[in-house]
Amino acid sequence: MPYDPSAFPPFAVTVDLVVLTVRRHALCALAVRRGEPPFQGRWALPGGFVRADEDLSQAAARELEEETGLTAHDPAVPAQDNGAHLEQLATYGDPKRDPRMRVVSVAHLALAPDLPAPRAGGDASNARWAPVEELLQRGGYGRDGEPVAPLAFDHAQILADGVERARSKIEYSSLATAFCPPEFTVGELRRVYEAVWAVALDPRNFHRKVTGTPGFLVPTGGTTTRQGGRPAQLFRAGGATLLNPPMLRPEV
Amino acid sequence: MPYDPSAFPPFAVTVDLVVLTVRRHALCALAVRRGEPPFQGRWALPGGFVRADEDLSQAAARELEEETGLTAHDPAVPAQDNGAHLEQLATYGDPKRDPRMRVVSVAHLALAPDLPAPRAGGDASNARWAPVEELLQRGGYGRDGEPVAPLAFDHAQILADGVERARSKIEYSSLATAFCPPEFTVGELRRVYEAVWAVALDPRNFHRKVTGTPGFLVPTGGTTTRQGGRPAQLFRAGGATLLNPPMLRPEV
DNA sequence: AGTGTTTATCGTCAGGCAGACGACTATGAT
DNA sequence: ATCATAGTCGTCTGCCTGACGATAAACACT
Repeated sequence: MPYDPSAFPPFAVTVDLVVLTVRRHALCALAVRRGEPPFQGRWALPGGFVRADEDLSQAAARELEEETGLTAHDPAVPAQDNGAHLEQLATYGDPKRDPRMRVVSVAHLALAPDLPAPRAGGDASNARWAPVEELLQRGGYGRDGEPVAPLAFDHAQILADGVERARSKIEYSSLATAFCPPEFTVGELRRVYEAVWAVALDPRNFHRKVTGTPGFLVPTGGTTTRQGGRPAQLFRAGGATLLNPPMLRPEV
Repeated sequence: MPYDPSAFPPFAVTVDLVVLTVRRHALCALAVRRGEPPFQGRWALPGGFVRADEDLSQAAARELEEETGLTAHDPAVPAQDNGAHLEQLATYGDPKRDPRMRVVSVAHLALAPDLPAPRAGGDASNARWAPVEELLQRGGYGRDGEPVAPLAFDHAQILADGVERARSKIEYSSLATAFCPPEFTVGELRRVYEAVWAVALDPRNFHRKVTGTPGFLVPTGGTTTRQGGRPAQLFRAGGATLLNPPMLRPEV
């Protein structure tokens, strides 16, 4: 049977990005302000159309670079010096999710260390890091009392799914190091877990756990005192990607 | 800015299904024979185009029903009497994955109890359950010595991802019960784990573990002797979806 | 009826890991 | 010098797991 273009409806395919980082002890996501309808002026996740000759992961990496300057970290390369972790999250294709046309969005999740400032086409006022709690509360008020509109489209759902993925994945993988600079202390890594899970962890048990998990951390030999207090050993992420035994999120 | 159709390239969007079940102590997947080019005569995963007014999950449930007669089990309904578990797996969009045109496929994973026989448009010879090892070996020989061609398109990769998802997800969720009939014994559940993980488990420790995990199993009061040997208690799946503590896959 | 086989179920024991928490160390601030 | 802060090392107890012995209840033989 020959190829029949009438056999299927045409779709637009986009990638949307949930870019997470830890700033000031809080899990934050990158949001951009929409400059055009629909949802003009509302905050949304960064994203864009997949080009005709692009793979989905390429499109996600390109959008990430355009919005943040970050280079996606190739999982095949163990030396993850700079560059963010990037993975596919899920795909959203409700027929009514975009009022203009049928759009299927392949959401991706990116985890990055704390960054200086976002950039959205050079206009800083149209991009910001916001605590995920603030972005997810619908119709509430932000930290400064300014009313907060819900995210555009179904982006609140996408963000919630991305946050949940990150929260569960740092349990059994070494992904929490993606939130840290290339060299970091056990305390900094602990503050990542505390921010992502929004819990308090015992510093002594945490230290025993992460230093005792083979392949998780490798000492670099240096020390730092940038947190105040006694100088702490510096570590890099080890080769292990799966933690065995896993980190355990405290009970509710 | 008005809607500009030239701003994005058109895509075809499909759903492909990884339908897994346990037959004769082996993890098996549903494969259908392609009746038209490309890859005519080769085995592939079932799937089809998403319709213009369909959500992705609706399309996956429709394809599942067309291929197997199974009704997808709505996760919101706790009484999962009949019907398979269905969840989104991942999305595959390499520009060259279909030689005809640009196709983005949203793969879904379905888990079902052992079924009588597949149906593919009423033609049984064009659909079969095959052990996943057989489908995943590229260019090898099947059980009966017949040469086996690799799956069409990138379906080997999709199947491998689905199998890996199932293998890891039965660790920390009660999803293994989706492979069982509505009522089952601890031994039958253990054989599911053994088939999916391809390991042998200690019956005594397994029994202690699953009966001790709150919410995993609820006894129905009945017993059965269909496995031979001493009669075994019958259970239904409990309300718990997340197992705490998880089942542990034995070390490699 | 007795014996063996199969599967289910209960118990015991030792090792490992996690949570709670005490103690000590090394820096900067006052 | 003293205090505050953060890091690091130990101890103890309870729980979970893997290894494995023992018993129970069916069926298939002889």
